[in-house]
Amino acid sequence: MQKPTDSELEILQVLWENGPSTVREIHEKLAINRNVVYTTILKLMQIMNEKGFVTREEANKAHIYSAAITQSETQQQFVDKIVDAVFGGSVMNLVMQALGNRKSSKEELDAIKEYLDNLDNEEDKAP
Amino acid sequence: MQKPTDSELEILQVLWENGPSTVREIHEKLAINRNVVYTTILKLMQIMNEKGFVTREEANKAHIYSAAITQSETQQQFVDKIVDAVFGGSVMNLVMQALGNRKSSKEELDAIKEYLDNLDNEEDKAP
DNA sequence: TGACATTTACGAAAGTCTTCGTATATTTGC
DNA sequence: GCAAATATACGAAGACTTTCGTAAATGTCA
Repeated sequence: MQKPTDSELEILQVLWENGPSTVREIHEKLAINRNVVYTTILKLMQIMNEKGFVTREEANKAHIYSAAITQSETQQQFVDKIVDAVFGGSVMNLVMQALGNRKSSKEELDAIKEYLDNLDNEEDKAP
Repeated sequence: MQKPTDSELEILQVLWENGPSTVREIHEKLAINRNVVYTTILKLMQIMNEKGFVTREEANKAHIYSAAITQSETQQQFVDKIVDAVFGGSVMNLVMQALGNRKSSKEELDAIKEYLDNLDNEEDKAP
């Protein structure tokens, strides 16, 4: 399966967060942070539709677009890619780099520890 | 700072692993896994030189290229990017996704836990 | 030294991505 | 019903990446 491009990810983020949206709604969100014209977003979303990243409901005046790929599977796709491309295939290296050079709060670190403990338990149950 | 492209990363991986190398050496490594012609690698490395990703020693018959950016800083660059692009800015989400949907050995998980404990300690020392 | 091998330099094609302008269609409000 | 506003469709330019072929320079060795 193809990976979304950077611009496509911008759009998917809005769809994942806000649910099905029109081009106008997406454009309004994105135009807050950067200069971009309405038809640019429209064109991108048409292309995303062709690629299968979004579906659209054409009944209304303005088409309503929905994400056709989940955030989780997309995240995994990108994790897999950078693990191979820059971490020599090691997930652990990725995790450590991510935790090391960025500030994580104590709460976050605790949540990760708890998560790791749960992973251990499940491993014990299903060996 | 610009990010290396996918092909550039392939080359950097070899330089990081093997140290300074000639175009021929890099090409031999990469040609094992995929069909690619010598001059393609040469061209890429010339471009990488212009971009500042590698330096080269021209004294010898064949130029000797060295990585000019470290693996660690490149890793961080890519981590930062995908955290923003697909994890809504949350490092924790990245870590959990990375650990969750991939099989990590018990040893790896323990290493991460130990790493987390060390992070805690350092936080205590420098509040 | 002269032929052969190796290396570098360079140009250009093909593909992708992003961007926008213009044209066409549709809806809305008076 | 018609003008104005709003949408969609579409083409094309410009940038970037990857790829390779060809030419020129350099080194090797018999």
